[in-house]
Amino acid sequence: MKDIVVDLIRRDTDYAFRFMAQLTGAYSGGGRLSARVLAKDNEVSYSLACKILQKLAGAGLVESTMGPKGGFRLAKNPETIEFKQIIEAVQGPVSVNKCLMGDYQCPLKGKCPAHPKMAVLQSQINGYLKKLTLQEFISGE
Amino acid sequence: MKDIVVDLIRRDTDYAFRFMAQLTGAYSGGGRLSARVLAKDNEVSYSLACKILQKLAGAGLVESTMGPKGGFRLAKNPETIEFKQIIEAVQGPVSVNKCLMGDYQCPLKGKCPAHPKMAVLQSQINGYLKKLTLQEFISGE
DNA sequence: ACCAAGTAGGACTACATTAGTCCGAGACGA
DNA sequence: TCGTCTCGGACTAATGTAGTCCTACTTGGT
Repeated sequence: MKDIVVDLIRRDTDYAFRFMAQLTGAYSGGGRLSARVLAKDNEVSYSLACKILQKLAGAGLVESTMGPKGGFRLAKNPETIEFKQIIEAVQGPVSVNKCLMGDYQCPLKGKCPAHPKMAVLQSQINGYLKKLTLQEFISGE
Repeated sequence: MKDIVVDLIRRDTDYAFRFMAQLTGAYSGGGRLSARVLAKDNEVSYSLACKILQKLAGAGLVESTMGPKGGFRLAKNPETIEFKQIIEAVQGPVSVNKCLMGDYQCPLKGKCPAHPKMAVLQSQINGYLKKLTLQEFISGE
């Protein structure tokens, strides 16, 4: 059997977690971290770091300041940032199955016995990801 | 924002569910269903159906009989088949993050604060997928 | 006023995975 | 021994992911 793996969390998103973790550390001090520093500290290329940070900024999770002495910082208190928001900002919504997406028309719609079970799993996952805040995520417990 | 979606369950696997569902219906009667019938009834090409059924057979979930009047049937009682087994037979193990796979060496191993949280989510998902049997999956409740 | 340090953001490329097809070979019943 | 059926690998097209590159824009310091 091949070593196929289905990941819920992509690599981009994993990088985003590290950035957010580092930004959380700097949050109380109020200081900004430049994309270059974040990239270097987390062993990600600068270009890619920019791309990911842009997505986070677009979702309103971080704020950017241009120019020298500029950089990024958390836009909100880390206790109010949901884990789910980070994931969705970078890689889009997570679903168990296409059938559960709003706009997808499953050919077995209505008569598919699997549907309700999938929905249960979906809501469990969503619940966990929403409940978990960035702050909790970072701190040991 | 693009309409990216991360799916836990791939299309192959979805087809496999339908096959298994149909085979469950025929199970008590003891009859076999040919790959051609399964393909047609579920609107999947014959070639692809064969491929998926081979995977299911390889995992010991269905039995095949060659020759005319041959076909597939469940290898076990549908109450003893775990949902998770079907998924893994077709698309391989499901993981939340590569970090949680045994053979992957995360560069932040040990000091990564995210690790334990991911592990919790992982085990929740696994637990649900293992607990759910094919029989429960098929029947309304 | 200008330059350097920084972000913004789209275009582009290489690569991996997925979904699906095709075809020859083996098995079995009539 | 013929037709129907599964077996199973090789192959292909399409899609998605990861990452790079380049240019434009912003702002603080001198």
